[in-house]
Amino acid sequence: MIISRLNELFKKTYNNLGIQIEPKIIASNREDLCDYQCDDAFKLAKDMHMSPIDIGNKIIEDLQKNSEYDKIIEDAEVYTPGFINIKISKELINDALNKMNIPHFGLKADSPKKIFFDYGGPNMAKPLHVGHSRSPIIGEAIKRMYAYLGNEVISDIHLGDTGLQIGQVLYAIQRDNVGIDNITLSYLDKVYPEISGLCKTDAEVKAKCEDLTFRLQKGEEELERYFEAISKISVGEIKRIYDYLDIHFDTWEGEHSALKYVDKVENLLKDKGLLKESEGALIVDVANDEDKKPMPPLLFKKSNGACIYATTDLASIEQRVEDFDPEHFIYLADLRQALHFEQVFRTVKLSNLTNASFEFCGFGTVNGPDGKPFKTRAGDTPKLWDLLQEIKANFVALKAENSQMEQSDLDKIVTGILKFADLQNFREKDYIFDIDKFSKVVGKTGPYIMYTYLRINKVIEENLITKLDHTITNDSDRRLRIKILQLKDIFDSAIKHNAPDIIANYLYNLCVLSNAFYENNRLNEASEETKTQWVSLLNISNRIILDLSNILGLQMPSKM
RNA sequence: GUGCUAGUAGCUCAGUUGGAAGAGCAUCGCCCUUCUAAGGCGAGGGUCGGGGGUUCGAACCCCUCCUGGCACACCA
Repeated sequence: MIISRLNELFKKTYNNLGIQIEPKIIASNREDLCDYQCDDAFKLAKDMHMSPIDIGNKIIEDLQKNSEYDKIIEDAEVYTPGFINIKISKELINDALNKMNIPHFGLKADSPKKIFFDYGGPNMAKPLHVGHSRSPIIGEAIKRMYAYLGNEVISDIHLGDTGLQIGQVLYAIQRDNVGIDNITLSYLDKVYPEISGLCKTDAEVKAKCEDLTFRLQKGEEELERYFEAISKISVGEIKRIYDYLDIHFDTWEGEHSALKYVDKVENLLKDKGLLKESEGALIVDVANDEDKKPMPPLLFKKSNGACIYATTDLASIEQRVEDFDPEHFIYLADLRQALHFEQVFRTVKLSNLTNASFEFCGFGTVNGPDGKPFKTRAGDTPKLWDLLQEIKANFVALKAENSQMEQSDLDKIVTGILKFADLQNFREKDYIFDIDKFSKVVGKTGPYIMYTYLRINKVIEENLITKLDHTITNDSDRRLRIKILQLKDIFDSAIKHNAPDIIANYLYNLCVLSNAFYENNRLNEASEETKTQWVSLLNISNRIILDLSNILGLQMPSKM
């Protein structure tokens, strides 16, 4: 809004001066010098045969002739070698802030959609390890971003419950002759890595596991009963941890529940003439003439007729279309699966399974401090639950008061530490897992955000929003106001890139400025009139902090 | 081999449509008789992997080389 006002003003000047280009005003990258900047003088230098500094001065000179100038701009200067630095007027700042005093600060999707999210994707019968935190944390944040704008969002966990790991567990159960009522979580935890390791060395065992997987897919009754039992235990554990993390799904479907849609999809592909046989397997050729890179075919069914990844993903789409008919799909998965999803999306398009649009949101892999897949000292992957317990123990040990905290507050802080540590990084980056990183509570961390919110919340009266007048007290005051005004641009950018890290970093910066304001402007020493203004301002910023925290999945503790 | 991706402060990383090199941690100062010091203020620390090119201007775009990571049909 500010930028469009400035653009308008500059456009008139450009017309006056015969400058052809559209003015480009951007948020300042030198916030110590100005609020907004314009770098057009550089582009114009060649055509106008003038130095950028002279052009800048000429632009400013003409701007000042405009009757609107004083209403919009407090000060504009040319800096070497030709940046036009703009400080906007107090009136413009405060009017814009007053206009933000509406629900969700006026953030709203132009045309709200029904969007389906697929994230989480934990494998059944395998314990959740630390790498499994990324998909639900990032996915939940992106979902909440879209929901905040008024889109209808639906999320599915998409359990990995039909792959070889189930066959492996079934194999162990048969081998050990475990009764259906005697299956326990600790048994599953113990047996999965054992058989998984065995499959790598023993081809016979692997073949048996594959056979069990296939028979389960075909719906063999006894295996189905065991599957239900394993599922109940395993999903219960996953649910417990995701609940703890405040991550929620509308549906708890998985590959297994999509199996009944496989035939329908297969027939559709057949009818459209897309299914081909190759080396005994069924494939879909998804390459097209415009491809600049090789595009291997999608493997729909294995040569033994078994379903694989692509089969169940396509079947799931059919299931979701029938159940919800979304307009858009967003998939969260490890970047290594990018090619797979490209193939699936292309198959959907070719077969016209739905007209909905599809988006793949990849994230980087979790590695150890050495940059390689990490291990604990015992040699196995650290479990997610153990990590959470460790974070909690570290936090409690930090201060004597922490052991007096209510459990619910403690849990909010613990999950907040983990979430903010993850979300502040660009999701596509590989991720260095370092336990020290998840023990930090100072600096750019979840607790800092919470501390800031609670600290400021204590000095402001809830819901007191007086219309801001046209005063700005000092630099820390001004910087805070300008930062608040950037909310919409930041949110747009975060949505455009499906990037919660943009929100996380903005939230952090807003907190930094809130703390600076707090330290520089003492409410208890201010006049009543000034205090009302400051409290109103802090009410806006703290409500933004609260909402953005919520979007990222951070829950505010009652006190710290 | 084909393709994708990364290399920025001692460490972990921002830098999202080419514009003034950033943050946190760590190190070193200063600030609690003052609304929460899990805080604030300040300092040091950089040939943005190397080399070319395009541009008034390149961490960003193009070329090339070096070093990692990943994906390339019967795992998910």
